[in-house]
Amino acid sequence: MLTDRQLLIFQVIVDDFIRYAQPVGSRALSKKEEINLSSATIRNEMADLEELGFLEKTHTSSGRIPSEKGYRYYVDHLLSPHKLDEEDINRIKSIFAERIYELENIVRRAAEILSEITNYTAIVLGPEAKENRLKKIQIIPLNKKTAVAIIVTNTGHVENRLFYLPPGVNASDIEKTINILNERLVNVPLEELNDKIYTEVAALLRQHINNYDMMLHTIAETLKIPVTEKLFFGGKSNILSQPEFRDFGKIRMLMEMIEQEKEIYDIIRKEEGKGIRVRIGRENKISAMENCSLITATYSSGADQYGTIAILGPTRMEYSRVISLLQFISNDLTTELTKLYQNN
Amino acid sequence: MLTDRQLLIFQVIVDDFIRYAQPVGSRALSKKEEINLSSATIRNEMADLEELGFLEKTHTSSGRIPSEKGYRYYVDHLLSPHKLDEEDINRIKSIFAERIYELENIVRRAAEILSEITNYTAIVLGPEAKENRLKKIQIIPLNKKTAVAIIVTNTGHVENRLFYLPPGVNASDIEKTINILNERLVNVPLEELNDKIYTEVAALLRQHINNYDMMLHTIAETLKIPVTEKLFFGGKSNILSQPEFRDFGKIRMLMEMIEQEKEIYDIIRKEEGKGIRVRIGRENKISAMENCSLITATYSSGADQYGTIAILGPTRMEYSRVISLLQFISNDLTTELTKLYQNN
DNA sequence: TTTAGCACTCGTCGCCAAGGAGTGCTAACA
DNA sequence: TGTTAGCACTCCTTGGCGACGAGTGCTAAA
Repeated sequence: MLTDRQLLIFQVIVDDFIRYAQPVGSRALSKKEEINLSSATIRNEMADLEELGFLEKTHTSSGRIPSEKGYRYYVDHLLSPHKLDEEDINRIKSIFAERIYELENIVRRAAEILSEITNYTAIVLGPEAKENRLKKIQIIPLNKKTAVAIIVTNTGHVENRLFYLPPGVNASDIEKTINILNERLVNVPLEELNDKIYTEVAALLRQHINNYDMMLHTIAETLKIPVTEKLFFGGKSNILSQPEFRDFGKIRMLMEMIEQEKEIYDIIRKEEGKGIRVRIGRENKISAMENCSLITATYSSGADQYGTIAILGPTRMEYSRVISLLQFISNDLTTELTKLYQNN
Repeated sequence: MLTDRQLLIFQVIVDDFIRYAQPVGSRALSKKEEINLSSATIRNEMADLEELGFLEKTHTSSGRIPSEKGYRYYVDHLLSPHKLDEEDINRIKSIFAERIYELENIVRRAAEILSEITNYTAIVLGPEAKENRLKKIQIIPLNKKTAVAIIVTNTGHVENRLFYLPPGVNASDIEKTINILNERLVNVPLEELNDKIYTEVAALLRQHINNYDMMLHTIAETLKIPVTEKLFFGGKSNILSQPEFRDFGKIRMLMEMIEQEKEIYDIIRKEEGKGIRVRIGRENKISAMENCSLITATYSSGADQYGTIAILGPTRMEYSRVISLLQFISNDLTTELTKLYQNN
């Protein structure tokens, strides 16, 4: 559909604009080594490319900038694989070199480092928790009135809740309760815990402890663990350094959206399929993200658990570099997390 | 030192500027009900107030704005107690009405609500953790290689760490280790844990388990809990709505400082003494905070544990209202947390 | 001591002209 | 027939200029 020459010109325009954030004019293009055409010829080609919807003008006599459709085409057809920097690779490797073993901390560190080397905002969603199974439950009384319930999953994730003990419950009651819970609930997926408490545990509890219904209810409430996974951010203020966001309205909307977390969570969570995905500008369906692109990649921590790592930047983003980085880091995450959590 | 009339004029200027963020001129002042003077008289007084360092001009022929010294005087001498809004009180009360019992969540909610009702940025520092004592320690093996260590403090705070099991350690070793640790370490302050492991636990461990030195070392490493308390923020992007920060340089510096957390942590942690404290502009000694004031209040969760709750806003802040709000919320926090953690 | 009056300063706004970057079109060229 | 030189035109940016308004400082009179 596009001639080779159009392709060349288009690619050079996009690359140049991504780099300098300035509309690209025909004269400047004609001076580039790769292009041996007069500015007039280039102007003709640019007019065609604009008619096809790949380029735009900011005003009648300005140079051209890529349209959203243009970026889409660029990402789908023109991306040359990016050779990663030695230094970037080392920084990513360093995430796993520090002796951090908690998933949460690894993931947090990944977001930090990724935002530092890209100068965009990094977002990481922890692996889906719902397939996690109960490994162990503990109840530790703090004083006569309160106790902490601790839940450990097969992946080493720990949740804890403080709750008020029902009146009349004594130490032996608690011990019995813990035993019953562990006996009946170990290996049950977290999201089924609540149901199982009423179906499997209730009867047993009734036989063995005083004030069983209060205890039952309290425990059931306590174990209602929200399954929303956590988002980790790195470089939230990096957007401020992008020239296209020298506009208080835009910045404010973006910052508020990021702080809210909800919309971003929805976008990233609803992601289907594995691998890299690029969403450009309005493809995100969020008005605050009109001038933003979001690139997501999935990683796995073994055993069917997938998380997402993403970069949020301006539509004028270094797609090639960011995609390579995400590919690299998600591979590494997958390898390291699988190593950490494998069941042997 | 100041005449009553100067005081009156000064107060009206500060109040007006806090409200409208515009330099206040003599003509506007002469029209206020409280002031029955001609603009010329007011001009003379204002010139005096400027000479005394309480007021400033933005340019030769502008109205006056309060100087940092002016705000300081205003805060120290002219603050009238602010009657809190019914609605604000209800919103604060609502923090404790939701059935949340974890300190962390209460504190996070407090920061959120406070930022919403003030439209400034709220910062809460959790109560100092170092005086916490060990209540219970648990080690839960996940698979042959990894295990989770869980530490519960007397306040119900839970810390957990994932670690690699030393080779050759079996289930019975772990059980023995847990027993020894709990026997020897319960009620030891967290910060002494590491020492005590080597002094009290080492010998016992040696007698009872294989590969004791690796285990010892691993456990000691694992229990090195960082004592830096967490900061919680609410309304980080509220600064963007303040007219004095319509400046990308300033916003960027502030946002980065907030994201870093380090500087804010230092300021707030180093706080001596209880009660409300107001730091105006450069009193904060941080260049990014030149145009900001920070108001801090302490709260207690009983038993000598103090936390801090703070508001970060422009120097042109509603001091009176914010101080009243902080007073109120810190009282409430203290009451509720003490109730939750009292040892009976 | 207070106030009216006046000259002066400074920021803002709108206007205009000059300069520059870039375009579209036409006509000539290879 | 594709390419290019040339030219008129558009639009943004910048700087200068004048009018206007808000506000000040100072002086002199009440």
